[in-house]
Amino acid sequence: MSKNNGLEKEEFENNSQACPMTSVMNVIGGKWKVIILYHLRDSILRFGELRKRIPKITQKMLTQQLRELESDGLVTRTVYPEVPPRVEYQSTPLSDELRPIIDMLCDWGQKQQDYIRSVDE
Amino acid sequence: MSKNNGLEKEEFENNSQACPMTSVMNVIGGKWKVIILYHLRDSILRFGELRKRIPKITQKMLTQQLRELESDGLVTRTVYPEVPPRVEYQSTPLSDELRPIIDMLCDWGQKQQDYIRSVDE
DNA sequence: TCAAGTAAGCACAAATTTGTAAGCTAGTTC
DNA sequence: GAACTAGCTTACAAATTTGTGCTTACTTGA
Repeated sequence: MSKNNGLEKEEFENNSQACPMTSVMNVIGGKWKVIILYHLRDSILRFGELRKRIPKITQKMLTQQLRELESDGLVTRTVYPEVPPRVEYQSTPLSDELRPIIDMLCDWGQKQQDYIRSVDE
Repeated sequence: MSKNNGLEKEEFENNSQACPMTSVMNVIGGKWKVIILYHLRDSILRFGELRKRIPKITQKMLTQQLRELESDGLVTRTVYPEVPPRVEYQSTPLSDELRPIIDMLCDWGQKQQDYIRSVDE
């Protein structure tokens, strides 16, 4: 897991291994990762296509998040040695298992938005 | 939603309402919220009890996160006018719907940890 | 010769999140 | 009347995350 590369083993165990939730959030937390996974749910996408689908993400963040997802086993990255370069990203079996969860979260998000609106009115 | 209190309506819509995932992450993202919700899954807990169950959280963060969860409709906060003070937190119908999702995330977290171990070996 | 196209890298700055340490409250007990 | 209690607050500091702007590499077409 990218986040823990520099940690002592002991510290690593206190952090992630003790609590599965913490380890989950290390992997899909942050501002962009679930959104990226959401878009990769059912398509193989190139870097530029992901950028179009997530207009507000910066190039740097997209690169960075994709690399972390890759090293956590959630996406594969395929580089085609062409010019101009072509790089494709796709989900893995591990992230496929996340799919129903992401869908449920998405549905729940709608409900939550409704709640917010009812409070704001 | 606490995060958006200061935003213009327009900006709010671009952020959360456009993408349910973003709105979900606003609500359960961060280092502690799912963990708190996890512990409130099936018990009503006092502030101090939550602290014991989440040893590494600081008082400030626990207060802060609970208040945000409250204003997002995910926990209720009941103050008993006693001395010393007693405050109880419990889940709401809205966060109860999150429960199966949290359970699934938890299971998935185990798998993910196994993957990590197999890569680190 | 020069721009366009694609995926990235870097140094640095801004923003956000989290942590530390102290203080406050108002009754209750010693 | 000092100490204790549970929950909270505030000012400030540190850490982490995210964003900005500029640069690289290579080829094609104008």
